[in-house]
Amino acid sequence: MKKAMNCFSSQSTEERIKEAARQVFLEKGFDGATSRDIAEAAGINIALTNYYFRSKEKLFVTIFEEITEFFFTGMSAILSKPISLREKIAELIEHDFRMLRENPRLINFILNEVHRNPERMGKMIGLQKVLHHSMLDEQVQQEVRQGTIRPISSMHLMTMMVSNIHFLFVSKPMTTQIWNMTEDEFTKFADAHKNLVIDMVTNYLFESEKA
Amino acid sequence: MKKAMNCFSSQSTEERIKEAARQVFLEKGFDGATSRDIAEAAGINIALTNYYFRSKEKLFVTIFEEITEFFFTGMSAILSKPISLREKIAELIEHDFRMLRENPRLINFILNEVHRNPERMGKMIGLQKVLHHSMLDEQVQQEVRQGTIRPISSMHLMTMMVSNIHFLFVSKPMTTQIWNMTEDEFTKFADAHKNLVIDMVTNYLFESEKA
DNA sequence: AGTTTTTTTAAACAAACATTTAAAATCTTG
DNA sequence: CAAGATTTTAAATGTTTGTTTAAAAAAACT
Repeated sequence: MKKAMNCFSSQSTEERIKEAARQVFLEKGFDGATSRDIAEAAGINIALTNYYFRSKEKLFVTIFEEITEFFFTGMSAILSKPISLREKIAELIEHDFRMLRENPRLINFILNEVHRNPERMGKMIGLQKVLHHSMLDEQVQQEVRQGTIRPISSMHLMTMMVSNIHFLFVSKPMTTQIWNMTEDEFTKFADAHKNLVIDMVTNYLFESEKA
Repeated sequence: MKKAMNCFSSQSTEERIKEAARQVFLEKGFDGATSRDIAEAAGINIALTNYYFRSKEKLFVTIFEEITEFFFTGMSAILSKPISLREKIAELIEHDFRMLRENPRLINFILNEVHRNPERMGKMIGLQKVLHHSMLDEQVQQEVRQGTIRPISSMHLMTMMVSNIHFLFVSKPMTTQIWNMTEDEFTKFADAHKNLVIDMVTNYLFESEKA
């Protein structure tokens, strides 16, 4: 009654549209992407995007929420892990690095669309915010009290970790253009930088340990 | 023969259009901005944008080049200063921070438009690249040879400094939204983070000095 | 002054856009 | 197979886009 099968495609039409929309929106943003772009990428008629999703806007919201959930879920899981702060820092950086290496346009997309419509982020963060902050904050402040790390807020620590990794990919188009890098050269540079960042952040944080 | 004076505006019409275009393009990007947006912001007839600049594209290129030049010039000047590496790091970070605090949309704009049209960056960087790299690279490698700083390439050092400051503003809409920050709270947080970054980078780099 | 050039305007232009319609094609089910 | 529901299509919708036109207004010049 509901589901129909396509002759020459393993995916449902709805899923094909979403996958095409994901790709096109990630690449061009909401303003830069057209309904025809998406239809063409999905190999379907233009009217179908409005048959399955009622509008370009609604289709966008659907995939935006999926993408932001994907973006935050992995981070959130690591922040909740029962591991040492040192391990947690390394794992979070490694995770974000892997995620963005596979999806370089992810942050640009999210950051741009949040700027275009800040309220959109409102619903998403209800749980995310609580999880993120409390879990890490408790652990950080405990270590601060014990004197094992410098006095620092979890917000600054989080910003430090995230900035150094995320900006690598936010600025990838400019970096590769300015330094005339190939894709491989960038990958190598980024990987080396990631290790450097782990080193720098942990060294800075746990500096009071040595001496 | 050439110049005409406006009755009720101190600026020339051409300059008013450029100023409006600067504001609208920075806020919405090329795709999100319309000719009517710009005309309205400038308080002029729509046809005038095409009378002074031949097209939306040409107007965009004009202000894009001005903006990128503004963006790079200050950095370049500091990188060429005859000061110690330690001073140079602090000055560069302070400069970028000030510049982006006054123009928070600057990097988003440049990064997005470079991604949309990578060739556009080509002309700009001819001199910039040379300046940037050689000036800093020489100084860094000398300090490395002297053992005063960790072994590091100027590219990684540059990336470290820039990432930590620039991402603060790239992610400003998301940060303020997620942590429910007011403009003032963000300003304070960003300022504290900037100082933390200077501390972290210099501590990491010059670590071999103490002990 | 009057004439020419420059600037500004209202109106219209074609192209691109998101969206809708109505009919055709396909699948589902009794 | 045949009736009904679902999916897909081609075509057209009205709106917004960037751009042009032709006339009006202002300024410059002799």
